[in-house]
Amino acid sequence: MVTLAEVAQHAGVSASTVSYVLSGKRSISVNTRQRVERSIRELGYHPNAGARALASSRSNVIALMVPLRTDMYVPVMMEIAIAVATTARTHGYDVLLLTGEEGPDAVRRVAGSGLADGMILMDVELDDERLPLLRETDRPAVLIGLPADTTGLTCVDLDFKATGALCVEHLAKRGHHDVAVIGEAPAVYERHTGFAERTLDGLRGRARELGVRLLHRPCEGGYDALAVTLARILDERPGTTGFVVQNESAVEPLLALLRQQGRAVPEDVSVVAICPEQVAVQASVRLTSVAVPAQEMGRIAVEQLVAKFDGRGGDEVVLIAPELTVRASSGPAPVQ
Amino acid sequence: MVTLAEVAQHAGVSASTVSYVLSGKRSISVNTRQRVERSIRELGYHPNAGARALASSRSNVIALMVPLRTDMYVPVMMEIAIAVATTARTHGYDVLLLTGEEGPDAVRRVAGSGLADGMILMDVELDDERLPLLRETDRPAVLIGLPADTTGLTCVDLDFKATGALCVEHLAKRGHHDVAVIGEAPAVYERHTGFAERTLDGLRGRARELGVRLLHRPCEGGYDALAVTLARILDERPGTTGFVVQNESAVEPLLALLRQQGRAVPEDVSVVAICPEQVAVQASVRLTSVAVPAQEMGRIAVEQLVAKFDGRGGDEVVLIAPELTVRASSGPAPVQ
DNA sequence: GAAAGCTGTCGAAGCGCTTCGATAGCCTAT
DNA sequence: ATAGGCTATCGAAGCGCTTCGACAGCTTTC
Repeated sequence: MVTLAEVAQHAGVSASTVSYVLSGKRSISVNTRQRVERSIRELGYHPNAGARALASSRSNVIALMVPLRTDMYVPVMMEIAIAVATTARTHGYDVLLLTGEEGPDAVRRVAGSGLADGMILMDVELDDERLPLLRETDRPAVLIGLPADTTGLTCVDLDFKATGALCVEHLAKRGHHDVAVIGEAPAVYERHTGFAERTLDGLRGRARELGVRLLHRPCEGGYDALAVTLARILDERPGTTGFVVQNESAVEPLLALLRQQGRAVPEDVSVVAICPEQVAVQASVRLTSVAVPAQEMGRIAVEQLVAKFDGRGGDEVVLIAPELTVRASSGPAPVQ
Repeated sequence: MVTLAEVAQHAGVSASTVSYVLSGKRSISVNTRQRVERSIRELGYHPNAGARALASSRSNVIALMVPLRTDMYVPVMMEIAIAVATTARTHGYDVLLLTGEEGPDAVRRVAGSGLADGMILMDVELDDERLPLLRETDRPAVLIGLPADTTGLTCVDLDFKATGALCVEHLAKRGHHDVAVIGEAPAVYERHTGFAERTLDGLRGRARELGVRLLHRPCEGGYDALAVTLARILDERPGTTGFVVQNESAVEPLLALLRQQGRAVPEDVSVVAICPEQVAVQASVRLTSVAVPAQEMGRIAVEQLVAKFDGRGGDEVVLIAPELTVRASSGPAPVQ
């Protein structure tokens, strides 16, 4: 391992000078800088992360807590994680991957050990058990998701309430008066994951305003579960002509079942999905959808966090405005 | 931040004693140990990661390089990543998430800076550009995937060759003589990703042995791409009765299109998939499949790496034996 | 009863870096 | 000419931990 001291010797300067060349915290003559930079290159020097962290009490690491559950939303999570990692690198940070498994203790461990300078929490629940710990820590943090109480917290999320409203609006405008919502798995609602409930709020609120009858049914992914759910919906509301789907793994089953029952999309029924772009365009019918902007969320989360490190910007809730893209799965309601 | 010294003072012992209590590297009397442990608990002490890394030159971190491409295999990647992270924790390691974006330089950076004690590389290509760097580093590493030349490397992967053979075998046994393989996207073959080519090897080899006619077609995911691919296959080999699918995002489209064309699964055609369990059981027809054991791969990779840290075990190629589970998508070939 | 061997503890050195004065040399303003 | 202010550099302290050698107080051995 090449050390700072060796670089200094090679360049004929003191160690502190090399350090200042690296950090840019004091001015260095062009000449010296170039000599040092050359030595660094020639020796293949890389600063030791541990020593640096010890001396500066900054690790240049961001901890990312991903949910352990692989039951939901996996591609979105992955996309966020990757966006976080790449954005972090552009700001000079690395990313430590923590799984929920360790539970809230992970927050303590990371904060206490100085492993990371701050953290990003994904899949935040409305009343998340990690939040009290987070508040008592001085480490900056950013949540992806929206808890019930956001005081003193910085959060980034899609505006799911507006998303719900937008979906209903789209269908209402096309004359649909009976809309069914195929939601996330029951477990998601039971653990009070914010986004699911907020979407529902938005759906219901706008439905009321626009006089749309709304039927919400949680649904596990997969064909069998969806078949049951769909049968119940159509049994209860045979006149349903619009569907809003918020569970990626229900999208294809829904399309398949509708087809099988002779209900044409979009002629007989319209479907609006809340899902990643890719799912929407790869589905058997190109879906009218509100995209979940996974990459953007990851990027913004990192930027907010870095801003905190630099003393810029305080607590803030960033809600990304939803955008509905009309594709082939929605159209005017059929005439009765 | 509570420090070792503070714990030592609180417990009335020297700092080194506390350190030895923590590491267990020297014997400590029961009495002293308990006093120290109590102080640690009362003060809420967490060892500073940077200081520890500096003094011991071990960071207790494993670097995980995931591919940047989100074009393929995403859920599998995520599952592996999570398995790596949780397994690592049980061995006292944290996981640093690196995206391919940084390129091979990431290997240098991590090795040079002592950020991680070793690394796990995912999505290894047959002739991966990271390998030379890896070999010149002294850091232990484990690959998930199999490069062309494995000398001096430790690798973990599903035995894709055996997987291919197994799939053909299964179909041949049921009387299928014309089998089409719907492969990964062309880009996957172009970049010589090992698993795709090895699968093909296995498929072809056994097909030859068993007198099965095999037609291989790469395919992008999604309906449109699959529709084209399928049309071509059936055009070229109208008698095709067996399909092997190695592209998750082609599974549903295939089933939908077959259905649409009045070809019943498994009465008229049989489908065998190489995909995660979840995809197989959630598909519209429960798929006969060979599972990609993502979790197991992640777990084994970590265990191999930890073994290297501890000086146990050398270079080794661990190929996980494939298991084919018969479900509802395959049956005897129709009588002509 | 002295030599030898344990066990449990301490002190000090040092890991590689950052950062805070200090200072030498130079330029500008009076 | 001189005080004051810059700029570029150095030396040293110290971040919190691990680890090596030393050693005090025992027990065991012949």
